[in-house]
Amino acid sequence: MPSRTVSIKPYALFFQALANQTRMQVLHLLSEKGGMSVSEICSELGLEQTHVSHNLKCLTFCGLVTPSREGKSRIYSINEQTVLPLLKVVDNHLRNYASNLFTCDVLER
Amino acid sequence: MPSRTVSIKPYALFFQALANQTRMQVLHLLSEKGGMSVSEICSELGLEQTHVSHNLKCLTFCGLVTPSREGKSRIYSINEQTVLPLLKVVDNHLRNYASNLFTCDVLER
DNA sequence: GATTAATATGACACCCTTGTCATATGACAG
DNA sequence: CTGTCATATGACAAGGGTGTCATATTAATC
Repeated sequence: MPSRTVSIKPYALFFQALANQTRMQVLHLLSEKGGMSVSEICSELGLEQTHVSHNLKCLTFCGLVTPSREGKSRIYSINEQTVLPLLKVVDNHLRNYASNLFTCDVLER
Repeated sequence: MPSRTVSIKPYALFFQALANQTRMQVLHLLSEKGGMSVSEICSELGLEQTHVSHNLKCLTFCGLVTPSREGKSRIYSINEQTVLPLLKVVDNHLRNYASNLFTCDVLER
């Protein structure tokens, strides 16, 4: 029987927010270029506005980005305190322990 | 048009491996109790062997755990260098920026 | 307040991941 | 080398996430 059940679901939900190419693209972009409006993100990544907005909502919900009004636009910025160290750990991991992930489309199981 | 396309897919794949309750349970368990066999993990978490094996394969593929033979069993251990700092960052994030994830079943979007 | 620009929301179909069932492989004992 | 324990693999149905289409909201300008 489960001994000491830490609440696991929030962890899985958090990582689910990151388990998507579009959202990862947005995070990488914002971590490089700083705050950007939705339309700027769209043109930079070549994606539809609706698509980007949906994913920004998801990232916002998880506290990974924060919007701020600026006229008609909304400027989205990453949560640097989380995203930067996170990407650093993953960068290192991909290089050292998971280089196979660079040459596959789907996870094995 | 996309300016400087870092390879994004491996990041999303990596996080996909973590975006699952079963796999997160396993990682948490192993990070607390150290190396364990498949059957030990099963009885500790109350899960079926097949289910656990599938998810261990996925974690192994991503370099998050490593198996080693011990008689008929296989002992799985976490990659401490990645998993521990990762969980630390996420712990902190959930507490400070995403407490809403503790009281929801699905990501908003 | 009507118009337009910028973004958000809702709904839906497709696809992929998930857990389960059935079965295969591997290792040790006798 | 046969039987049994431990784990892995393959296949498949069900459920959930994804992108897209249509539409709503919000803010600024005239």
